[in-house]
Amino acid sequence: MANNIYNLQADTLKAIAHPTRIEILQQLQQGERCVCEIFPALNIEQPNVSRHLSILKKEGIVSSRKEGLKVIYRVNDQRIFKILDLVTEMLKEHWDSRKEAFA
Amino acid sequence: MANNIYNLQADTLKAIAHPTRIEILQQLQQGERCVCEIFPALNIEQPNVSRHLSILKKEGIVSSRKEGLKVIYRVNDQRIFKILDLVTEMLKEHWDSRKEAFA
DNA sequence: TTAATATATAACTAAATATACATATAGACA
DNA sequence: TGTCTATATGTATATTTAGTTATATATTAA
Repeated sequence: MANNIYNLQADTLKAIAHPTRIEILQQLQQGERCVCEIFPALNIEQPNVSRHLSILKKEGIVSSRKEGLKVIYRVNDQRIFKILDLVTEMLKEHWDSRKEAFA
Repeated sequence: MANNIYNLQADTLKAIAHPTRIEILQQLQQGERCVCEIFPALNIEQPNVSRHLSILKKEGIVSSRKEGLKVIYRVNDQRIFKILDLVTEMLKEHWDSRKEAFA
């Protein structure tokens, strides 16, 4: 995969573009969390969460450290939440303009 | 697909998360463009561009209007560019911190 | 050393996505 | 009407991605 800016941007966006990973990020917005806290909160299998976390980690969106048996994840850059906020704003606007169209 | 916020956010992000579509958006940042201008600029097949545009349109990211034979596309919400800018900033930061690690 | 716990990875299957090529549609105009 | 041009869509194929189950690894503690 050519390392031009479009590919790099797409890779980062792809890493975020999954409902489970967005939900994981939302958990991490409240602070560091170990896998053992994340997967019950999301009510999905532990290996599944580990896979999603490894995708986020590969793209540099989260980092981890070990603490005994636990692996604790954190978000590297708060801008990720600004991105999610912008998406939400866009969705709202889109929804509103559609409502107008039907009003 | 359940219509919860995470799915909606993921759908929007997935629509942007492709190098060709990012490049299309970058073209449209300079103003409205017809398909006939976009596909030569990107040097890809016309049907390919039409498909990518339809994905962006389905998610409400672009709109189109007809003008004679041409179909002219435009971006609906400038926030899309703010999102791409934030991704670029994140990539730079990530790159810089990696450089430090090797310095 | 053995057992228990937390996490990661492998292997498989199913589903989604991207691309290419061919063809269809729709508008302009002779 | 027929033809040309611009765009969209159908279909097949290849690739990627997601989820599940089983298993491996690593750390702690008995």
